Amino acid sequence: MAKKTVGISDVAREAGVSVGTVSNSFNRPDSVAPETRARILAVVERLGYVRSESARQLRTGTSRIVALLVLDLANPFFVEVANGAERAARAAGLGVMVCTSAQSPSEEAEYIGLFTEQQVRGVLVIPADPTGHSLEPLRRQRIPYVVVDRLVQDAEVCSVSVDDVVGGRLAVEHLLTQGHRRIAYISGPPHLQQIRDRRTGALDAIAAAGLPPETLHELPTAHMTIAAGRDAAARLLGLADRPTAVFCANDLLALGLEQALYAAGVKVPEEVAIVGYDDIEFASAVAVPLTSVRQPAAEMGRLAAQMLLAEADAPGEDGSENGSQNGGKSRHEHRAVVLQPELVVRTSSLHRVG
Amino acid sequence: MAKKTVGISDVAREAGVSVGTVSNSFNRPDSVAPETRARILAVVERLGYVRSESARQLRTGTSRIVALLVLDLANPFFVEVANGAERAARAAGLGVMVCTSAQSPSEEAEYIGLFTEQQVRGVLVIPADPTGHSLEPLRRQRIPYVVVDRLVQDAEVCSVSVDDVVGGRLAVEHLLTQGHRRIAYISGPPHLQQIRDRRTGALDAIAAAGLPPETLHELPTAHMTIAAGRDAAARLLGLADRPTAVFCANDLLALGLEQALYAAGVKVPEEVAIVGYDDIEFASAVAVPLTSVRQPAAEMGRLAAQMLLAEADAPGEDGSENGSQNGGKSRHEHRAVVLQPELVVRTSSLHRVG
DNA sequence: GATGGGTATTGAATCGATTCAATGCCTCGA
DNA sequence: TCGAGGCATTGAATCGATTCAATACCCATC
Repeated sequence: MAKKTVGISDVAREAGVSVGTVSNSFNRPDSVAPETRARILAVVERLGYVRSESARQLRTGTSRIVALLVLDLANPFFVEVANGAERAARAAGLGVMVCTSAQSPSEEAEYIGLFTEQQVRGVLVIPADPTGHSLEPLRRQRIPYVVVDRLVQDAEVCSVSVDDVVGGRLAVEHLLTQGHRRIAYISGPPHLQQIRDRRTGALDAIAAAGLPPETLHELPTAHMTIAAGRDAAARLLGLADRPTAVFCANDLLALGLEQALYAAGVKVPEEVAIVGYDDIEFASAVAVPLTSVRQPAAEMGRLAAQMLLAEADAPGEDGSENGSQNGGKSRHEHRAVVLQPELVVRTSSLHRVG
Repeated sequence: MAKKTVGISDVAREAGVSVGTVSNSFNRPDSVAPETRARILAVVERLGYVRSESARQLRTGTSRIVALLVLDLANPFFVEVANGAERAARAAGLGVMVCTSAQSPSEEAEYIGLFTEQQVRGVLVIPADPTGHSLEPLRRQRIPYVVVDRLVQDAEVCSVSVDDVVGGRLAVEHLLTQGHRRIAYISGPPHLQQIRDRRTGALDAIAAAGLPPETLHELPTAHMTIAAGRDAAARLLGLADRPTAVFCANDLLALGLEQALYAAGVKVPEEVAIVGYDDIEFASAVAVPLTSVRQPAAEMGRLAAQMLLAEADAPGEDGSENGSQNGGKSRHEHRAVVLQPELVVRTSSLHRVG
């Protein structure tokens, strides 16, 4: 019976060299004579040899894939983040393993466990568990990770996020400028930091305009989905003194709202103006295109991946390393990068009142 | 200096047993005495031991992750497929590596190469390369794979797809029933089998109604995106004898079309009726909800993953295997599963003409 | 002809878990 | 008391590539 797979030793034998030389011709090509290398590559081609990553990884201790754990691929915002990250990683010759935690801390923990067993090169994570507890195994195993879409001040970890206070301010400033004086905030789960930050920004704008905080009327929702947006519309229409404008914590909510308002015969933006958040592609694809706070999602993914790779290539952080080849100066510094959002004005908010 | 990571031998020493016993307590728990096992697990906990997948994989020859290669995560349809597949794989204790080929055969080939090096358990692939050439390495390495969203008659490979002829027929039958006699087909790249199949179904319906093939007016597009849908709207409105109904090859096209028609003041469905394809979530979330041909995307992903796992667990297909423990009867049979689409009628097509 | 220096190649040790034949121990029945 | 048989455990071989100190070889120089 034939041997199952062709290994490096088969190539070596067939090419009349040692396994070391075959390995070298892959990993340090210029340390082997051109003609030898050519001969080896020919044999590789002929035998259809592919090297075993598991063996390679066992020896070198590090794999060639990075993991990306997002909350939910159903939200195009996260897809964009994933795309940015994937491109950056591919450019560095690494594969990306995209997984979804479905916002569940336990799923998150399970995946983190899988990643540590795989000894992935690093992890990009949008945390579902606010305590950060589920990331503990990564710290223990010294697997570098970068927190995405959440600000972490820790100084023990890198993070890339977008300034949500600014985003909330931009949205509400715009609505105030349009003359609105009663503004609803369809927010989402109140325990999310982002929801709170955007509210803070909204209230900042209101205070700056010399208006009372009651100007903002918050309508929390359990989920940030299209369906939740529809539900919120009903609540909005039931309000005694109906707001003339709505700031939604993401575009899915805004789309659901806009649809429900249309169905109820309420004109957007004439009767109710809407501002969304994220600026997903679909926001600009509906009949009344949505004004939205644009987050640089792809950029966030790209940056996060680059920071991760930088950390993975840099020496670790226990002091025992100095005196080695790099004079300590290139030791990795954890950074918390905060990107700036941007308001994209479209039809859904283009109507002056008052 | 402390040893980098804690390995199975550290656990063994600390627990006063041999490495074999530690390994056993993970892989065949009931072959080891309960109290021994408890002692070992306690040590594992205390030392924070995580087993090395690379070592495990090197020995056993197979990994615990399956790869999923889709064309484009920006289309929610593929996201749904991915979700179905991921859930099924997770249920079997496997991780999923989701990657996007961006419709590029060369990217596809690169990823396939990565997968073979990783010796993944199996690959689910929505092929970008119509020749199937880029999948060759999988065959050589005997890595099981299932083709998703494409019908493959090959009998050398499993596939899961949806009947596009039926889908096209359903869409156009519906429009004919509504009284339409001039129907546009905004299609997409003509070289895609799916585009052709849907056209075939559309023409079937027209023939069955005793109408001439000219009833269908095809408007091909280079891409199947929202932007392409907008462009197609302009072409549609420029037609001499403007169709009263449009069948779009996917929902992105349909959404772009609907938006552009709204902007041009053309009423949907009164002046132009629209039927989309895929029934993504956003199709039902716009002001005039979209009638669409629903594909069981999650089901397709789920089924594909299950078929893949079945194949991965079954013996290979070279005849040399018989006489072994399984009497040959459980040998894997390649199947081409074809699922049925379903028409979901919404407002965008609900208007009788003629 | 000897010496030195550079380049190309070798081969054995190593990474960490799995596997399985061999061993040890214990109990129960004859 | 002895032996059979079952259960728990051992430990050495193994997977396949990487790595590096050692070696071999060649050419230039003195």
